[in-house]
Amino acid sequence: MAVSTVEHTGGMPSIDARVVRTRAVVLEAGARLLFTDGWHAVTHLRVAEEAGVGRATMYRHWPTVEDLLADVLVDCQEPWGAGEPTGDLRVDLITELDVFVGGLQHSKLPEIIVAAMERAPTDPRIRAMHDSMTQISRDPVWTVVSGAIERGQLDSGLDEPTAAAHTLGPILYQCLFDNAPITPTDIERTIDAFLAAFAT
Amino acid sequence: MAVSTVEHTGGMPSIDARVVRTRAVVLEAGARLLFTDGWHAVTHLRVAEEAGVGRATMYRHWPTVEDLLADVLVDCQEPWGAGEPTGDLRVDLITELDVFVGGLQHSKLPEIIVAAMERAPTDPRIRAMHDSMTQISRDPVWTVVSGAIERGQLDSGLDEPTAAAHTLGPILYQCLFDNAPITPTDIERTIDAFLAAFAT
DNA sequence: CGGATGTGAGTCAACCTGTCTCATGGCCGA
DNA sequence: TCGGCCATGAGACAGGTTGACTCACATCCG
Repeated sequence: MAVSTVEHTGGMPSIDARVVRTRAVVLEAGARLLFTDGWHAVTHLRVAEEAGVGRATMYRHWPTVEDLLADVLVDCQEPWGAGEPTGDLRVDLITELDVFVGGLQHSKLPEIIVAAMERAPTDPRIRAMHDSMTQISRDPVWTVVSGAIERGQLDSGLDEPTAAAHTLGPILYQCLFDNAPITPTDIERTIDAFLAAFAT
Repeated sequence: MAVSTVEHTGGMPSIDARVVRTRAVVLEAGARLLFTDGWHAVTHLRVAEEAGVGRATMYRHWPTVEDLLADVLVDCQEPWGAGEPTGDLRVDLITELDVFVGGLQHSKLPEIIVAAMERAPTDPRIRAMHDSMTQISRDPVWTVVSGAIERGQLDSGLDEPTAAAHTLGPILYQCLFDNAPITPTDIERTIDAFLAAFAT
C-alpha cells in the first residue's frame, strides 16, 4: 500500500493525528471491501461499519462515493516492478510479462482494473486513475519495445498502444475472461506471437 | 432482438396474450435502457417507467434485478456470427473480427461486459451470463479457426481460449483501455499477427 | 358469455443516502 | 503541562428507492 500523499509539512501546520488514523483505517477497510465484495460494496455506510468509524465522518472526508473510491484506488496501487534489460529482446519481453502476470495474480489488481474500468466513463476522477494504471502497466513493456525499435529489431511502425494490445492484451483477456491462471507457456506463446508479427 | 423463447405450445396451455405483451415491452425497454444508460439503469422502477408498465407487474415477472437483467441480456443477445465463410482464412478472420468490433462500438456492450465482469465473482447468476457472453463472442472465431486447424492451415495445438486471447484479446484491450475507435487497420494487424504466429 | 387471471394504481414498511446538530474526548501549540 | 480547538461518534431528519401487498378493473380463454 502506498503512503497517502500528504502535503509536505515544511513548517506548515501538521495534520491532526486523528485525521491520519481515520483516513488510514477507512482506506484499508475500503480496499478490503473492494477486494472481497466488489465495487458496489464500497459505500459510505459499509465502509464506515467495516472501519468502525462514524458515517458522518465518512461524508466529511469523502463527500461522494467517487471521492472515496478514488482514494481507495490510489491507496492500493503498488509500484510496478521491472527488471534490468539483458539486451535479448525475447528474454526481456518475457521477463516484463512475467512481472505483469505476477502482479496480476498475486494481488487484487484485476478487480481494481475492472472496478476502475466500469466507472471510468462516468467519472473523470476515476478515469484519470484508470489512465494512470494503464500507463503504469504499459511503461515497462514500452521501454523494452521502443529500445528494440531503435535497434531495428522491431517494426518502426509500432506504437505504444499497439504494442501493449499485442502483449498485455492476450494475457489480460485470459486473466479476465477465463479466470484461469496464466502459465509460463502462455507468456512465451504471447511473446513469440508478438515477435513473429512485429520483428523485422 | 431475438424472439423471447416461449415453450412450444404443443397442446399445452397457451400463454396469456397479456403476459406475452408485457414481457415483450418490458424486455425491449430494458434493453433500451441497458444500451443507452448502462447497467445501473436497469431497475424495476426505471424499466417500468420506460415500458409504461406497473411496477408491481415487474416484480411479479422478475422478483430480483438479476432475474430482470438475465432476461434482458438473453433477449438482446444476437448471434454474433458473420456471413458465410469464404474459405480464405485471413478474409474470414477479418470478417469475424469486423463483426465483433461492430458489435462493440455500436452499443454499450463494453460497459455491459465490464459490469458483468465486476459482478461475476460475487453473483453466480451474473457469472453464468458473463460466461455465456464470452462464449457467444468466441464461437464465430473458433468456428473459423477450428476449420482451419482441420485443414492444416493453423497450429493444431491451438485451443479455443488461446485463439480468442490472440484475436479478441488485443481488440478488447484497445477498446477497453484506450477508448479509441478500432480501425480496419487495427483489425488487419491483429489478424496478421495471429496468422504470423500460428499459421503452419 | 362468464369465470379466471393478469394488470395498474396505490399503500406501506424497511432501508439507504446525504445533511445537520451536538456533546465528547483527544490532539496540538503555547 | 494545560487550555482551546476541532475531529469524531451518535443520532435525528427528510427524501428517495425497494419489495411486498391489496384491490378494483379489464382483458383473455374456454
